[in-house]
Formats: sequence, structure tokens, C-alpha cells
Amino acid sequence: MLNERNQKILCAVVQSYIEELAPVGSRAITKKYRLNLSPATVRNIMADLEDMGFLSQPHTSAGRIPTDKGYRAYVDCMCKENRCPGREFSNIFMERIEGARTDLNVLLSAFTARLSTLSHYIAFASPVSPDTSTLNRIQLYKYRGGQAVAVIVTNEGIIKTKIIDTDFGFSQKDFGRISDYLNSEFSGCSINEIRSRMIQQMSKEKMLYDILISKAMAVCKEALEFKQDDVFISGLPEFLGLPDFSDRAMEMAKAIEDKHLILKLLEELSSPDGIRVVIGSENPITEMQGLSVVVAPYRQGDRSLGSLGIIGPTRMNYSEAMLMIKAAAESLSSAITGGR
Amino acid sequence: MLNERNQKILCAVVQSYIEELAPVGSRAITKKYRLNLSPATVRNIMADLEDMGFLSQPHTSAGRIPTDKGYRAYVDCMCKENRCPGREFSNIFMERIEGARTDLNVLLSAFTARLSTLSHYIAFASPVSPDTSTLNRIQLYKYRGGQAVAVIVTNEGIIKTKIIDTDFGFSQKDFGRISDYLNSEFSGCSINEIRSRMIQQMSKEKMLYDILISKAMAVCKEALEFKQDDVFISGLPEFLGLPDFSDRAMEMAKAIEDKHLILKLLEELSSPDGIRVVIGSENPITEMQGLSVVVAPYRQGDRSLGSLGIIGPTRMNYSEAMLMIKAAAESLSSAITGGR
DNA sequence: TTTTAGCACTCTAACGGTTAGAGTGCTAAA
DNA sequence: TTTAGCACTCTAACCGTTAGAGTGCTAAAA
Repeated sequence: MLNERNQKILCAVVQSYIEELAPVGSRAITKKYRLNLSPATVRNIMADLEDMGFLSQPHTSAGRIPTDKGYRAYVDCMCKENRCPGREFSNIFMERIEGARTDLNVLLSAFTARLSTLSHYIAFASPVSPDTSTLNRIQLYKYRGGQAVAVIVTNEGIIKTKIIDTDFGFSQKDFGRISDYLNSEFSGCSINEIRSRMIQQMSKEKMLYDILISKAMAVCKEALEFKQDDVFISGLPEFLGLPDFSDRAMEMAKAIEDKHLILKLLEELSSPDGIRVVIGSENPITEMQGLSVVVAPYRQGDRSLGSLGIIGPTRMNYSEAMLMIKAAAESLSSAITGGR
Repeated sequence: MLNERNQKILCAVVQSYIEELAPVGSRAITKKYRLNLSPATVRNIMADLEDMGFLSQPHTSAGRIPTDKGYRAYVDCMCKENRCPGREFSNIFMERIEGARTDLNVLLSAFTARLSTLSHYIAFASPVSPDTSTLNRIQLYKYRGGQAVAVIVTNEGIIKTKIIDTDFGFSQKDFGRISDYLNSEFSGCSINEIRSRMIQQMSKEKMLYDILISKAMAVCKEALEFKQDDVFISGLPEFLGLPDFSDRAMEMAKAIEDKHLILKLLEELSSPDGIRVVIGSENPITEMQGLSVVVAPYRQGDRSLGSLGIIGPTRMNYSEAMLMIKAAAESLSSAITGGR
């Protein structure tokens, strides 16, 4: 589709635009990248590239700006060449892991925080869904009054806690017995599966009219009702300060703060393997066109648990972003998996 | 210091400025607030107010803008009159409480979220400090490998969890025994107190060279090491969109995102009783001058646990902000206390 | 003595015209 | 096929001007 020379020029334009954030002219290209071509030749080529839809002109006498199609060609071409491992980044994330072996959710929020400060864009990570996470152990204790504290630990390293109100005077021993029952019955099952089996069982038990059991069942059900974790997002404030969005800042903020949107985006983009790059108008979420997204899945062993990524302007530094995401996803995966 | 008429004009100017966010002229005042005075008279009074330092002029032929001193006079005057209970707001917060009796930290984050969407400013809440919170119960379980999960519940309704690495093969029973020991020994003590007593005890036990006990002690110490919770902050993105900060947005964001600063601010402002308003240059934190803060403590019974508040531009709507904070603090306190 | 009307003065923001500069497209020569 | 040259176009920046808002001052009215 593109001969080598045209591709070279296209990449030069994109590169330069990413760096300068201003329309690039033919003379600038010849100066910056020592191609043995005169501005006039470059002009001709740029006109061709514009005809083919890779570049566009804000107005007649301005330089060229890449279109989304232009970025796409640039990224694809880069992916082919750029097989450098980028170990520089992976160290940064590894470092973090040495510190504290903790709750997966704490890890996820630490990773997004670091990813956003490094990239200066927005970092996000999807939580592990209740379909994916499996029960390692559940435990109930008596708390003040009729209340109980429920603690659920999953095999992915997620810890969830909850305070449960009950109008029945269960003793600590009762709670212990309920916990034992739940553990023996449901250990290893996915949270959603447990929930539906519970509901099924409850409708059966209802027949018995045994107050103790039905109250206990109510406690169990309550203990297992956790709302899905929120998407982890970090770096919004700094991102809004970026020159790109001086005008549309508010609008962008609204779109990104809306965690439903991000979750939806992640679902649409979930690809079991490898990094994915979505550029501007390629984004399935209309509210987020004008932004680009780089995502990669994180894993426990070879089971994909969720994904983490970066959202930036279409003119983001793709190569750096991809290296970072790759390093982060690898570090995170090995941290999760490494916990035996 | 100010006669009644001058005060009235001052309040009118402030009010109008808060609403319009533009310098207010003498004619506007006479039109908007049906004082029986001509613009010329108002002009004279405004000139006096400027001499006294309550108002200022951006340039000769512009209207007046309140100084921080002007806002202060306005707020003080408002506090004297405005004894309306503002039940409208308290309902909004009460509603939230009906839903789920949960972890105090979840409550705090829910309250700040709601407070920020209502006020359109930044809402924040300080976490309960480890000096204040007292142990209700601690429990350890065996998790995969040599790891254990520690769960601490405090009497304030805070639940903390942690994964602990241990290189010794404790059984579930061992962890149970360790938990029992900790509960019997430290229940009711403040977290910081426990920590220091632990360290003391460890130096004693060291003499024994009993591996089991020293390993167990290490687990205990680890289980009690929690970093202070972060300040809860909500509403930054929307706040940055406010017209006030179109230029200084980044700068503001940095100052507010710095949680140390906010914690410091809260310490400086901690007043055991009632609402406090800090206006612009009154703020002890230099980075945050140009912003105003409204804070109130939240309580368990009559013990103050921390505070929550709003940060906004100096030209914020003080009366509304104060009503909101009051309602929020009351709702929150009763939610915490109500949990028997 | 206090308030008001009138007027001259000042400053800003907006408008329109001009200009320098950057970058283009086209044509003719290499 | 590439390049040099040139005319052309568009923008952003820079005035100078102007309308309007608001002031301060003075002198008259209450």
C-alpha cells in the first residue's frame, strides 16, 4: 500500500508531530531527519499521503497533522521493528513488588499510580470480576451488637470485608459453624457461582421453616454480596493539565471519570493475548474518540484476570507507552503468580 | 467597626460577586438589592470600604472585588443571622446511611463523594488516626504457602486486612492461638499503644531464644503494622474545570493532590467543636492560599474521630457549604455512633 | 450635613486593518 | 524524477480606534 519512502516520511511526520505538537511542514522534515530529499519532494509526497488519508491540513498554509489512519500506520510499522525488550521499565515495577506482598487490589492501585506518574497519562486497571475470582476462604466473626464481620479471601489474593447486620443473636460459635459450612461447601468455586447456588438453596430451605437455618442462610447471602470493585484509575488531574485539552478538559474528565465507560471499553478490548492499541476513532466508545488507549492483560499463571492500560491523547508517545504497559503487565503477572 | 449600612453594602457586594464572579459596580448593587440609595451614595460607601480594606479594585474603572477580609466579615455576619437548620441537606446524607452499614472507611469515601458532587467543590475527610482507633478484635488465618491473612477490626468500625509472609510453618491452630493471645492482651487498646507495647515485649522475649515464640511475635508485629490511611478526597476533576482556575489549574491540582498537605491542614485546623471556615490568606498552608476551607469534626458519641470538609475558591458559596458540611458531619457522626 | 445628579475621566475588551512569516502548490529547469 | 523558484494563502501578532462600564469629583438638592 505504501512504498518504503512514503512510509518513512509518514513516520517522520508522526514522530515530529508527537514531539512538537504542532503541524509539521516539509522543510522541518528534511532538516530534522536527514533524508536526502528537498522540501519540494517531501511536499509532493505529503500531498500524496494526504490524498490517501494519512495526513490532513488544518488550513491551506499550515503543515500536516496525522489522521487516525496515519497514527495507525505509524504504530503498525513501529511494532514490526521495535522488538527491544525495554528492561529499563520492568525494573521500575519490579522494585515495587519487593516491598509488600499484599492484597491484589492494593497492588493494582499501586501499579496504576506508578504507571500514571511515569507516563504522564491516565493509567487504569480492571478489577477481577466475581466470575473469575474463586473462594479461598470465608470467615465470620461476632462484632458489636447483632453485627458480624465477614472476611472473604480469594485465590487471586483479593481480600474483601463487610459488616453484616443481623437481627438474630448468633454466638461466636454459631458464626464459626456458618463459616465452616461455607468453606466446606464452596471453597474453590467462583463468587458468582456461590451466590447463585446460595439463592437456589435458600428457596429449598424456606420450606423447612427452621428459623435458625433461615437466619443463618440470610447471613451467608449477605456475606457474599459484594459489589464489583471499581476500576482503578490514576493520573486524571495531571492529564487535564496537558496542553491538548485546554478547552475540552471538562468533557474529557467526565468521560474518563465515568467508570462504567471504562469498564465497557475494557470488555470490548479484552484480547486474551498481548498488547492492544486503539487509536482515536477506532475506539468503540464514542465519548472517548480523540483519545488513544494501550492495554494488556494481567495474568495468574496463564489465566487472564483482567487488564491494565494507559489512556492518552491520540498524539501520545506510543512506543514508550507500549514498553511501559508491557513491563507493568509482566511485573504484575509475575507478582500475582509468584505468590505460589 | 462597621455601621449597619456599610455592612449591608459589603454583604451585597460579596453576595453579588459570589453569584456573578465579576467585579460589581455601584449601579448593579442598587438595582439588585432594593436599598433606597443612589449609585453615587453607594460609590462613596464602597470607596470607604476599600479604604478599610474590605474591598479592592482590579483597575480604576472596574467594579469592586471583596478582599479576604471582606469575605471574613461577610461570613461572620452570616453566621450571626443564619441559624436555619438546613434539614434539606441532612436528608440527602441520611438516605445514604439507610443503605449499608459498612466499614467506616467505606462510609467516609461515600460521604466525600456525595459532598463533592453536591457542592461542586473538593470534599475531603481525614482518616481515623492509629492513636485514636482502638482494637476490637484481631484474627489471623493460614493462607496459601507460608502466608497468613490478618484482619483487624476496631471499635470505630474500621476493618483492615493484610497478607503476611512468614518463613515458619505455622498451622491454622497456631494462628488461632496467636490471635487469642493478641485479643486477650490488647483488646481495647489503641493501635499505636499496642505497637509500642509489642516492640517492648519483643525485646524482652528475645532473651528467650525460643524460636516459636519469636517467630510468632514477628507475625504479631507484622500484623499490626498498617500504614495510616490516606486522606479521602473527591471532586478534583470537576473542580479543575471551574472558571476560577482556568490558568492556575495545574498548580492547584498539585497542591490539593498532595495528601500530606491536606493532612497538615487538617491538623492545624482541628477544633474539637463546630464548623470552622478558613478564608484565602488565613490558610496556614501557603500553597493553598487563594482557596477557602470549611471543616467540621465527625464523632463517635462525643469523641471526635476526625474531620471532613470542603475546599473551594475563596468566592465559594459559604452559606451553602456550611449547611452541607454541618449536615454531613451530623449524619456521619450519627451513623458511626448509631452502630451501638 | 447628607444625598444625589451630572459630567469628565479612565480603563478594558472588542473590532478591524495591516503585516511578517510559514508553508503550500505549481511550473520550469536540472 | 527531483529540485529550485516564485506567487499565493492563511494565520497569528500587532497596532489604533472605539464603545461601554464604572469611577471620582463637584455642585446642587434635601
